[in-house]
Amino acid sequence: MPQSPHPAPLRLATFLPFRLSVLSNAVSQRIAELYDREFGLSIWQWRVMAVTADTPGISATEIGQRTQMDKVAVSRAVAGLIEMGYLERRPSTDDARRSNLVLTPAGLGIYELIVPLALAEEAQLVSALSDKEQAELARLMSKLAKAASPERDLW
Amino acid sequence: MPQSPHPAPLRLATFLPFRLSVLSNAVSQRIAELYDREFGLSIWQWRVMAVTADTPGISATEIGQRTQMDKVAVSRAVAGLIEMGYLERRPSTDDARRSNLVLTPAGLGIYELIVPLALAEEAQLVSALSDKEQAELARLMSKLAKAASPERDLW
DNA sequence: GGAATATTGTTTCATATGTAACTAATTCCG
DNA sequence: CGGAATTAGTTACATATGAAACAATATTCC
Repeated sequence: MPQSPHPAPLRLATFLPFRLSVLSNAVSQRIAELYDREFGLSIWQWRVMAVTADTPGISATEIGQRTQMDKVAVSRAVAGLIEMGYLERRPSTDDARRSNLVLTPAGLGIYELIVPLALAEEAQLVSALSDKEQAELARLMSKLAKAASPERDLW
Repeated sequence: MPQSPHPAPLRLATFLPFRLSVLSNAVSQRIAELYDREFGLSIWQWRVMAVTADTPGISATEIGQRTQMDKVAVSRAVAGLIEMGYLERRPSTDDARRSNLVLTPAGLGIYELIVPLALAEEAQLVSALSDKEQAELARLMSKLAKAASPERDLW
């Protein structure tokens, strides 16, 4: 028996924000477990490694923009990676506030171990979809992302 | 200049787990702000209210299954809602460990205020997509959810 | 019946996270 | 030039979160 005679219908299971959250968590958790279990990395540390591998000499602020992490999270992830010996801070010559961040050889080594595993995990995940469906999903997500936060344009 | 001669390609911006996470966060944050700003509710409290409105007399464990919250999170959300006067605990007659949870009139009242706002927010979000695209997105997400965690079947 | 086991829900504790305050360096602009 | 405002990044503090221990009740199975 419903508590109200004319309730507006809202089933959590069909509510997009909820579904997105649950799906994202399920996916992230699978992947995060891989980073953590095998390499002792948090998701944020992994993200920092990924963009630093892609753009050696990147600054912390830029990392934040690319990964959608706030500056405190970047600062902590960087500190952790440096302590683990995976990342190195090089003082910027033209702006003493910045550091240019680069992976150490050790960091690059584990990065290259992780990449194929991460891609394999992703591949297994999306293998449930045809190529066409994968492309369509990417397209719809882009549209949605733009609608959800028009200000920042990531993709 | 890439740091490695033959790096495996992984651009965060095209990596599905990352994109899902960013999208989900952007959407959740918009909605969470509404609950919090207007009604002082956390996302978890909102979820508990939603399933309790849908199924009066539900137990904490069932809430956890339906919302994908762990039992500690449910316990805390319930405690908060009770303190705010939005939820009521009725001892179960057949199992003294359980409570049957129901919204109070006050809780039902704000629930019915929130629902249209939440649905409007969702509608605005998905208005970037055609009806057909919305249906397609839902379908693809279901497939993906099944691939990501085949064990629990939510949808 | 009653000991062993499982389940429900809460509490405790250690860690993660976000906001705001802060330091240091740079840029803006009179 | 030189003070005001901005930016890069870190630190401090308060809160959120999750794992494990816990208490209370139910169930299983002999």
